[in-house]
Amino acid sequence: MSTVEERRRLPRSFFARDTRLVARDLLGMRLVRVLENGARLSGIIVETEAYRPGDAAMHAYRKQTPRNAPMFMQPGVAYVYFIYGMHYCFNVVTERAGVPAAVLVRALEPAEGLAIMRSRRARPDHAPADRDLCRGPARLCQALAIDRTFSGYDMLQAGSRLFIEHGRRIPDERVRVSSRIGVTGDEVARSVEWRWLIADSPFVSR
DNA sequence: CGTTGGATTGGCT
DNA sequence: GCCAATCCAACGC
Repeated sequence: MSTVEERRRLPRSFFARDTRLVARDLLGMRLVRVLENGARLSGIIVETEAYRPGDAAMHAYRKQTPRNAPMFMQPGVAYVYFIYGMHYCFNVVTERAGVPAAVLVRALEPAEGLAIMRSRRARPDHAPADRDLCRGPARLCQALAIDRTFSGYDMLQAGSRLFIEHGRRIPDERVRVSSRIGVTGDEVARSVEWRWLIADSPFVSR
């Protein structure tokens, strides 16, 4: 990877902060996946959710396990989990090593490699619309070829094939918050407003 | 070792 | 709006 490309990456210090601030500030940044053949797939982050220590909805709420171990690693590591027997969801680890916390990336505005994303997301008899390519946490993983092999992957390592680049900061007037999608059970976990999205983006989920 | 249900999605009523 | 798909981690015995 070129020096210029490495300079565009968000530094580890960006992720080594309060998870809610990281989730807010990731709006407008660019998630990039470089395929083995060198093709670049990317999208602008338009929707995120924070998962934090003491949060009953978080996978590491009870204790550390083999699956959630990446959440305890250093900030800037990817945490990818498999769910409902068929989907992957991508998170970036935040805070500091030993503290389980991460931001779930829920939707992207597709930016580079749209043709490849379309073919990856295509189903028999159905070509997905561009706005549906990365609208949802499992959809964006399918579009960007992100699977469990990236769980525990350090996105800041040299030659990384999955990382986040600087983008445009989204002003507060365009940012909306809400409770998190799909969280059940614990009342506090359900009601807390730790979802951030770009209010006027047609690429957010739900 | 058996059971349960999930940070979702797509198809059907 | 409802529900099946389809795996496997987590938990209880």
